[in-house]
Amino acid sequence: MSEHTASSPTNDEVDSSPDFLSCPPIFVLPTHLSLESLHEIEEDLVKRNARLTYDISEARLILGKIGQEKRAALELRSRGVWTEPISKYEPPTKRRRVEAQEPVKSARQDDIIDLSTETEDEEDGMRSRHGPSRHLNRPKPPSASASTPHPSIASSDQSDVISVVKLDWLNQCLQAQELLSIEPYLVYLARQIPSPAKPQPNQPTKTTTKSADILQRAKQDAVLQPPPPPPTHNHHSRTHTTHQPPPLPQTTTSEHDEVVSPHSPPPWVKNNIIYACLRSTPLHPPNEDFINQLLKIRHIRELTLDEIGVRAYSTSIAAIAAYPHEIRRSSEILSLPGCDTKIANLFHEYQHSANHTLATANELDISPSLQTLHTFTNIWGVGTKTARDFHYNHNWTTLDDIIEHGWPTLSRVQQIGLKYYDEFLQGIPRPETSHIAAIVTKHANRVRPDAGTPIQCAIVGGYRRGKPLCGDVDLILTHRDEHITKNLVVDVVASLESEGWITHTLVLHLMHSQRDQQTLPYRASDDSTAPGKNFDTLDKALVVWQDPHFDDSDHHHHHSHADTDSEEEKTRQKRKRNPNIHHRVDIIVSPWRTVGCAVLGWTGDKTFERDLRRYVKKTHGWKFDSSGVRERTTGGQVVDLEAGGETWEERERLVMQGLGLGWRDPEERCTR
DNA sequence: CGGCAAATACTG
DNA sequence: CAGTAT
DNA sequence: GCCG
Repeated sequence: MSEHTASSPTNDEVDSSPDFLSCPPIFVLPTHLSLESLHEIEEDLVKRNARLTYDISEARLILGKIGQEKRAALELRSRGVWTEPISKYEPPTKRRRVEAQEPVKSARQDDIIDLSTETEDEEDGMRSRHGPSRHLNRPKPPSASASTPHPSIASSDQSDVISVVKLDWLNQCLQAQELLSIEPYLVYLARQIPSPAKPQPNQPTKTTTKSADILQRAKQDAVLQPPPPPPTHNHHSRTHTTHQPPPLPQTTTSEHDEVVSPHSPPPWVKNNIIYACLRSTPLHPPNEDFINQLLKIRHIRELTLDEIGVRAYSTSIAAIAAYPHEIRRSSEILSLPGCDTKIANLFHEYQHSANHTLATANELDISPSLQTLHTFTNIWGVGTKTARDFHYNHNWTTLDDIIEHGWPTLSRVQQIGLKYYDEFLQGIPRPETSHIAAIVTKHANRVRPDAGTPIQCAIVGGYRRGKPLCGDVDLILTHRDEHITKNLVVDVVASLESEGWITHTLVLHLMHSQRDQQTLPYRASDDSTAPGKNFDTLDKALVVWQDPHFDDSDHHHHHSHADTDSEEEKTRQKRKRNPNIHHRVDIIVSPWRTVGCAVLGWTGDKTFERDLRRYVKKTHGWKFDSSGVRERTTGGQVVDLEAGGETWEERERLVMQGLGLGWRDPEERCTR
């Protein structure tokens, strides 16, 4: 925007011409502004001591590139601020009185049995390196210094009167190097009113409704609350002391609420970044304990077929997992994208409960039905529907029930899943994962002896995200020459099978030329040499893995007639059962052309992938998946973002950058 | 109040 | 076709 | 359950 560095450049005090300190809290509407110019404006304001806020409900002066009153009201309402227009000459009303909310916290101290069959994840593995460090210096929260309202503006620095002013006012002020009256630029003069839809503070009976209401109001203070009131007492009684519908729950038990200074929100909070793929999400975030509670609730939603609930909780969880501070107040939750009063209330409950648990989450541990469903869905090949069928239609409650009464009706993979039930649930340590990868790679190259350069293997999935234990092993095999990757899965699996590494193949995906959105005249001329644009085979094999070697040292066994020792050896191995754990391994083969997409698509986490797709759709109108990026329109033209990348890592980076995400380390994609 | 990622392969 | 898995 |  317009810069006028008129005054002589004396260090910092360069162009801090007009001083906005006397202005009420200012919010800049992002509408019709590029992120850059928005930031620029904010910088300008901060430089000049403006009390810039990122919480619109806290603002009394709102700048925006809009000109109509109606539009202004809409902008406010869409941000949760309800208003009614007031005449410019109507004297400002005093702020509403707010019912004193005494905290009837829901003290439920029912300690629950912790049957945490939950999650087989996490444990040590320190490496968290989140960090909002990136992004330049953001404007600090409004200075707490006392303010001397400028005559022409002061009137709106209080209570619930809000002025929406054209952005041009700022430009003119800068140009004139003095504060101008907002009058000529006033678009909308309004009074904040309570949100009609929200539960009105009527019956303080229910603790839930109460806390919901508390939080509702707290939301307004969520992002920035001017730090501890300045020592300098402001004689301007109604100036900025209570810039809000009064204090939130300063309630009894919430000593922490007011005492501790607020965290400065990370940039993604300030900028309301709703896509998990644009944030750094470490494996062990500061609020992991709370997240674990939410994960349980989400799991309950899964078991009860509430897909939307699962979505919602996933979104909230991802946001909290990206939050770099230990949350101290439930109001902080409200500032996070994807989180609202529901989650904030849950945090409140979590925080004030004796054992830091949630009643809802505990249901997973105490409800027999949920326990059963949980057990059943852990069978590979059994999903939520089937689990419920087993439980509610067949009245089975244990795995033995299934085996005893339903074995013949199970699909092959379900039988396998049952057979190795416990082993599949055993987490796979990283060294073992890399060992498996090495073996697979060895076999891959063994079956392609003439590949000039070696076939490469990328370990993706949870391993790549840094998990110390993984539920399965995800491997992507690739080679620059598509002749080499053709039919590779089959050959690799066969080779591994013959050596005893693979005991079962659960499913083979031979993604034939799944191409044909348009007339595909020529039958994907098998030739395969057709490097054209034929989206070919992104093949994969889902297999059961077991190390065939084991110590059979049954040393004091009768050494019968020592004929052929080798023979004997084999016999012995045969006779004793292989005690090695069976693991799930996914072997994926990706053509070099799209290996960046494959790696990006298979590294996860789930919410990361989901939001990645949403983001790509929204911003580019493209369709992303692990086999490529395509135009959504125009019959799905291929968008090659990774051309030129010389390694799969580099190609992944190119894809991410081409999609408009920056780079994000795999360890920062742990959205849960 | 509608939408929420997405497409495909395999099984019974 | 419904269900599961990636 | 949250967002636009």
